[in-house]
Amino acid sequence: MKILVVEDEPKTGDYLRQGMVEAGFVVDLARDGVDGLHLGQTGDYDLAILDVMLPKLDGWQVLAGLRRAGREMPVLFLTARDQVEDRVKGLELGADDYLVKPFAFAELLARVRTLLRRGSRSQESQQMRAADLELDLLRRRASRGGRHIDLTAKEFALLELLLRRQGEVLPRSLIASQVWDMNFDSDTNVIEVAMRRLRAKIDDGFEPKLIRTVRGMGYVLEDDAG
Amino acid sequence: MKILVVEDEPKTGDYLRQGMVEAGFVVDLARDGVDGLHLGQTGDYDLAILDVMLPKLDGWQVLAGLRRAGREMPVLFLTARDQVEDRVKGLELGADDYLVKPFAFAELLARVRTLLRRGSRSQESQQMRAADLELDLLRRRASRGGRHIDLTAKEFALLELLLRRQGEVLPRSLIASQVWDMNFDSDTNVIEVAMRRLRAKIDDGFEPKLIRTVRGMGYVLEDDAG
DNA sequence: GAAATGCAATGAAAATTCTGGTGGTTGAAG
DNA sequence: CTTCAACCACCAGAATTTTCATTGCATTTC
Repeated sequence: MKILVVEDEPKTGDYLRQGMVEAGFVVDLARDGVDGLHLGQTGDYDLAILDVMLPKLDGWQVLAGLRRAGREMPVLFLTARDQVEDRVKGLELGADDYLVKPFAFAELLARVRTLLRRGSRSQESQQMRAADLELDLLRRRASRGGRHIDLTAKEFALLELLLRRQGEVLPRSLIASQVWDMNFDSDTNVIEVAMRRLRAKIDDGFEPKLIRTVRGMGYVLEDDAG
Repeated sequence: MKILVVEDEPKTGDYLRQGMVEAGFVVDLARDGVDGLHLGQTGDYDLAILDVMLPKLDGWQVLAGLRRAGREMPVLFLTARDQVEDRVKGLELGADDYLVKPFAFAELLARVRTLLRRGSRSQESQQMRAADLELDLLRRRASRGGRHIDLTAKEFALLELLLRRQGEVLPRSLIASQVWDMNFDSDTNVIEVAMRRLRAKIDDGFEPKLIRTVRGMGYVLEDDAG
């Protein structure tokens, strides 16, 4: 798998290249928008990682140029924190995902793999829902009944897991290993507490209640049929 | 690499086996001390992971039995939180490492790899020091001038990194990637803050100051010569 | 049906980590 | 020599996550 990285900040660029190479990808690194666009038009890449702030041409312009040249590979944007609102713009322009700096490399790798797995460009699959609850994996936003809901990282991870396995009863051990990377002989009740917090945000004040406790088994997020 | 796991709690045992198998190890799983000891004496294992609390024979007894039978593979113990003080006992009996439940699987894997890499039984290499500062990687304890110092997980990770590369100036980008798994165009000062907290614990009130800031470069932990 | 038992929910506190701002220091440029 | 910008230290407060203790509920057992 061949990946194009366009990033001007030297440390970040090297870090990305090295990490991706270690993960088994072939990587080309460009230091500005012009070089990046040129490489992208010339070479045959399976995916591109673009910084938004770039010398000469910014990330959007590179993306636009690529699409004009008929390049349909998935594109992942790296945005700084204060460019948060630019996300929407990027997604509208045809980016497939974004990541806010600073980010964990493991997170980037996971996103890259997801994009490669599902082939190029199909944003729809990044939306999940149950009843009137919606989760947007790209924007990392949740809402219920149209009202926006703020979730912390753990809450989001937990809700995402519940949604992915909608209708299935998830044992605590599974939840622990997925959301906390923890092995358990219990001894702690983080899961109960986290579940409480999540319920407070997505179930309190709403009907129907989506998260159901199955005594002795675990938790389910009811699917639309339930 | 062949590993023996002795764990009675079914979920934990399965979790361990599956995880280790996915990581490329050959795994035998025993559900109680007697079976575990028998397997350990019979088979040819590169490492053993033993729960302390086991039916029939506890972890210590299994360990003792293995050593009596001349088996010198490294042994890693899993202990519950309230058995914390048993650690010392285990280490004295010839365990090579321990892990407190609940734990992150990644943590276990890292320890296992370390034990396998350095071959069997050499506890000494698990102690690090600089001047009168000591860090015990096994017991996860630090002390300076003989006085015990409590460190949080992040603080410990940070100090361990500094000690491992004693005398080297570590750039922030390296620290960020090692301790936080984060890529940085800065934008946050977590490192400075964390360094401050660590200094408060290991340098404030002591001489000489061990952590030195190298402007524009990063941080060093002075080695004994420095 | 009452008591005992075990699991889950809850609220509150504690611990840890992160954020944002302010001010000091240093080295370079004018 | 002065000014400026970058870099870093430090603090206070906020946010997040974890722990602890208690209460409630349901199921089993007598």
